[in-house]
Amino acid sequence: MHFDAAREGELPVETVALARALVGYILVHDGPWGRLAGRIVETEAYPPGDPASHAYRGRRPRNAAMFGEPFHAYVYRIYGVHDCFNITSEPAEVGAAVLIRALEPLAGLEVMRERVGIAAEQDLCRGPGRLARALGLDRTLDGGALLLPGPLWLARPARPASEIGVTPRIGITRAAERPLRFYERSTRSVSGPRRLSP
DNA sequence: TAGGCGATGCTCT
DNA sequence: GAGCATCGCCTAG
Repeated sequence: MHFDAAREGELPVETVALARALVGYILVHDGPWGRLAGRIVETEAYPPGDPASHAYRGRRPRNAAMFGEPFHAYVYRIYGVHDCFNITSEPAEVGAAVLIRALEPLAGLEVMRERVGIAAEQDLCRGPGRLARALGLDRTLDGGALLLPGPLWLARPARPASEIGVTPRIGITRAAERPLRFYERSTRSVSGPRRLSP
């Protein structure tokens, strides 16, 4: 399966704009298992100054990637069990990122099924923890560039995103009401309680 | 179908 | 020692 690599300059650096723009883009992970890829259908913005953001209390070893260059990976472990994948935003030294919450699987579905242990295609990459497991995204990828040649990279949308919905973010307690979650309305591959699709 | 809850390992207070 | 940007299993209805 062929994908066109995204290039520097075609995506906005500002966090909320980036979260919206990323819907439709394709995340590709190449490795010994072959090519795994999925179309981004759900994101959440964690902009500068956001009390729900890991960067809110300043730079730490764990969140250092958030303060690095934009368009790099930020991977962290949550609840001791799941890894979550983010794309950094804003210029260097500004701590911010976009959480990728769901993908529509495009390539390597058999490998994903093996890893996740689920058969239903629309469930393979639904939810941030499952998505990371399906694509094999772990903390060894933390800080890696996504717009340069490498194992993990972003590709241009094969087709533009259809109508994009906006809701509050899922599973947080601080600043929980801010409308910073973006998702493609037409897909079944989005996460959240009852898919949270008003 | 919807809601409750335990697992599990950090990080930060 | 608490809390967490989650998931999957269990139960009730």
